[in-house]
Amino acid sequence: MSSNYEKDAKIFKALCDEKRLQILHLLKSGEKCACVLIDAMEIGQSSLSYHMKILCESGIVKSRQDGKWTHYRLSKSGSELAYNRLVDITTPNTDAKNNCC
Amino acid sequence: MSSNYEKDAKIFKALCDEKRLQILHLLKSGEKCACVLIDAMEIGQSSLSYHMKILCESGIVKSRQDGKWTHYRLSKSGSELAYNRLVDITTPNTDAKNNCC
DNA sequence: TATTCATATCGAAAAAAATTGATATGAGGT
DNA sequence: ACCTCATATCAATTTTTTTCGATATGAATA
Repeated sequence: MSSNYEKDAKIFKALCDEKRLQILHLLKSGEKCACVLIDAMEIGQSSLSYHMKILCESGIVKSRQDGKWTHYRLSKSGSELAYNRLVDITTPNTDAKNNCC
Repeated sequence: MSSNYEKDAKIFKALCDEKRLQILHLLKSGEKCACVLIDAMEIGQSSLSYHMKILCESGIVKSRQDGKWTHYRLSKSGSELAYNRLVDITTPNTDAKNNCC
């Protein structure tokens, strides 16, 4: 169930950078294409593309191709997975509370 | 309500590193002192201290001083704040879905 | 109060992430 | 087929994070 640290790290990496949080905030109001995000963010095109890749790999954002445009949106299932992982990671075990020293 | 990106980034920074996820996993079974974590982790003492600082600053972990030992444990309130922030960050607005292009 | 032990902090080095400018890819329009 | 536009990818650089060894701090014990 737990202990795939690499995959979990990937999920939360999406959320530990201010620029990516800002992008997520923009996506709250609905799907946006890359060009709109670039304008809103004051960020280079390749830099945005880099951040979008990290966001998509986390599962929290999904992309959709429409001709030459790429549209990005929040993913409900990805967000729910993130939430479930967060709860799992931070919930103490019910059983033995082994202490030390 | 939202848009304190710096604070949010700090919360999720705790969760985007494999070593810190491993530490959190160890804390699931109950409070542990630094010495125990160092042994369990195969990590240098100063390196553990560095990670514990990040974990504590996120609010997800709390520390307790007991003589010369420092004990660390999962914080329920810190974890709940993280859940709330995650939900807020990843929930679309109910209102206008402004699109583009 | 001198010594020892646990942990924090510091400065330097190493490693990883982010930014930049250039180029590549691939879809549409001419 | 060619050109343009939107985005992805690449290589180099800059910035940030992490690690390491050394030293500092502060509590307990002799």
